Amino acid sequence: MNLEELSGLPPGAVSHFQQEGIESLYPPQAEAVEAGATEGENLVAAVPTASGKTMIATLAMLSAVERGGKALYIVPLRALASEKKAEFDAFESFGVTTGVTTGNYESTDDWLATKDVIVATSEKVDSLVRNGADWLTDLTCVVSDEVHLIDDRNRGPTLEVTLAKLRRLNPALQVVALSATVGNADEIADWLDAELVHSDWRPIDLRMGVHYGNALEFDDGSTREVPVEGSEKQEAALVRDILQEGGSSLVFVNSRRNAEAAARRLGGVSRRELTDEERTELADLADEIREDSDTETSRDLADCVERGSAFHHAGLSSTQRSLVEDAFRDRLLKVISATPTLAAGVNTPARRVIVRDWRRFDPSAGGMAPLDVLEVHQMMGRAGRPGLDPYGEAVLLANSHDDREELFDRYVWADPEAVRSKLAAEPALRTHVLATIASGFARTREGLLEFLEATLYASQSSEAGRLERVTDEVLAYLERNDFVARSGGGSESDQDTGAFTAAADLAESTDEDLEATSLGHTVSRLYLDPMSAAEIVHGLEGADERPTALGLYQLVSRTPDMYELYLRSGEDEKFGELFYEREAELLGDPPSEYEDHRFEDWLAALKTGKLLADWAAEDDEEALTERYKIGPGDLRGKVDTAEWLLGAAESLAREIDSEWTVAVREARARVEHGVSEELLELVSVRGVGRKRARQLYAAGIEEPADLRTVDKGVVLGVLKGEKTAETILENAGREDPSMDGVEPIEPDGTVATGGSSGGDGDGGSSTTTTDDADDNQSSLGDF
DNA sequence: CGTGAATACACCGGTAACCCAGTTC
DNA sequence: ACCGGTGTATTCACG
Repeated sequence: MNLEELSGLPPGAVSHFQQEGIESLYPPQAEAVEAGATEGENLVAAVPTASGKTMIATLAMLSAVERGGKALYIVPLRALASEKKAEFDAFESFGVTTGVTTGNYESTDDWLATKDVIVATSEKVDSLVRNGADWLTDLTCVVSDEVHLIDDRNRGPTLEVTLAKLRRLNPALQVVALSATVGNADEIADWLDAELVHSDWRPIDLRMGVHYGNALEFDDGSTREVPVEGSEKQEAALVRDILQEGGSSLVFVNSRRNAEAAARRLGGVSRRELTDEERTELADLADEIREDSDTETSRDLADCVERGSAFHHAGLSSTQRSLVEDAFRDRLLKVISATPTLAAGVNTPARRVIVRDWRRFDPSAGGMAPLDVLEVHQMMGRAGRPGLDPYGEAVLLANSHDDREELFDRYVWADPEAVRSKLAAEPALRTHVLATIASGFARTREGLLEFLEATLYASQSSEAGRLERVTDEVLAYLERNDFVARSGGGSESDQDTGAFTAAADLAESTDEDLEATSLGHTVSRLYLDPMSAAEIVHGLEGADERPTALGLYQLVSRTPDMYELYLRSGEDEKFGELFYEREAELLGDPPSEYEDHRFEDWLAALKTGKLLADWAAEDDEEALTERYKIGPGDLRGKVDTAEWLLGAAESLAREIDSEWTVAVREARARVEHGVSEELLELVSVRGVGRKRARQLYAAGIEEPADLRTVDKGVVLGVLKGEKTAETILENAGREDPSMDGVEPIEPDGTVATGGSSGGDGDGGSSTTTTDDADDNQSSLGDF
């Protein structure tokens, strides 16, 4: 279908696409248009990755906007939100505006109300619904990207419930669901009352194959000699083979350690194919990575990058991840070995994708369990760079003849699994039942069940009554913890907040009104798992003395909203000791030591809490990543989550009139900035992070007011760079921030003569060399 | 024949990832 | 279940 045949788009849209080199629609896109994508029809598009799904969504959204409406694009990852936003920003050339909102982007509702297209994560949308954002009712089109994630145990139910709520809010809403090819796209379409566009068409051909011995055999019957030389591994041979033709590769492995080891080895392959120019560019990139954070992980990564290879996993900082992704997309990096993060994340296509590990450790399976077909297909779908490769190759590695057969059967010929709703799991329902009641979507048990009838779960459920049963259990739990009350009847809850496991004492009465208590409303709005809230409330209520930071950190670390560190061998002893030393500080009731599982969890939370406490005691990144055997990205993640949970804890403390609100706020501020109590004032000045604050403090500057009055030489002596010092003084509100002619006074009191870096007078450049060292002071605080 | 380096082998430890708040004096 | 890292045994090149 030719672009010009399209109607209903904003004027200028078609020529915009033509300028981008798009002349006609791909077959699935044309099918989508025929199915009514541009006319407000509901649509499920189950098509392979990288076959132009976004364009289908774009056509629907733009036509909705042209009809005077407003569109929402739901993504599963923050990184994807930024990626889509950047893509949609181009619509501005014909007057369509885009906004993003995710947990880390601050944005106010009213600002979003003015945008035509809004990009958000599913959790953010859920949260917006809970908080009753007005503009949600203005929506006329919602796109759900990667809708097959409904299958995900943790996050799937959120997406499912959110879609159901959006549709209930606005029955005329057009729903466009984009999915990978899955086993039961028709069921999803039924659920959404949507037309189904199902296609295996790809703009670039994808060849799937298995490598065994010295041969690579493809699904179309063709073979290719890829000999394994000497002691090298299969993946090295495959990477070398394609690199000699100028193609990059992506290697998927099943653990971080494997990713790092593979990248190290593959660097030996890629380094041989680099031009001098690439070598210098890679050296620069390596420096950027080292500057971003000074940790062993960073150094290892930088060493690989210098040789044209990289590893990629969630232990990397987000900056490092983007650096690697961008350099790979720019063809500077020749190979990435990655954990599955990369398959789900931003677009990083490669000529050849190698799925080395197709089994993953899964304790519940008692060992290694094979990956889902869907997951492997997602990885393989990364093969083939549009415009660069004639076709993409996806290769599985076999180490025996039997393996070879199995891989063909299991992954090459196999159809992906069906998507199954996970809504009836108790943890998921706990949070969504409360939210549904709190935000007024349901006011009675019947209303609640009726609402749940509108979910995919209900349309799939074979086990009648299961949802109802779990719902009752969850309601009982919510009532017991004073999040929900039944009005009319005796609504006094039994106050046994200590019982965190739902007993089966179900509520018999059926026709009373359900209502969220004030506490329940708060919990729902704060986006907390009710169980987390109960744990926090209980911990705070039980505190007789002012809780310490460690106590609060351990408390939030043991909630289900914190993904805690686990104990390594020997650490149970180490943290057992810490537990006995600091037991008095911990909040709530510790489980008995004989309850193995629960005690271990408690210690694991203590470990996580201690990590946060160490961070707030100003230990540096290098020491922490080393001590806890984690990457910079993990540290950042924990700090982030703790910040959020302690913020929520502060609201809860206010809600229950706890006397420890201030203690919670302080603990939160300390973890946010990574500083001791005494530096809290200083870090409130913009440009002052944990390191600079400590240095200023050591020089006698204890609060922002001191920055306004102290001898400027002292500030310069501490902060080195003149520009830095000026900016900070300005941010502190000093009248005369200029550093012109100021001589630095070193912390030891001596007046440094301007000669320390060459003695070229007191011009602005004399201190630039020391600036770099100072810059990474904010490496973590700045994200 | 002795030294140090390269290779071979056995054993042990450890195992992916994601999202998220409303408000105040 | 399996990989990579580590520590130790074995082999080999060479003076």
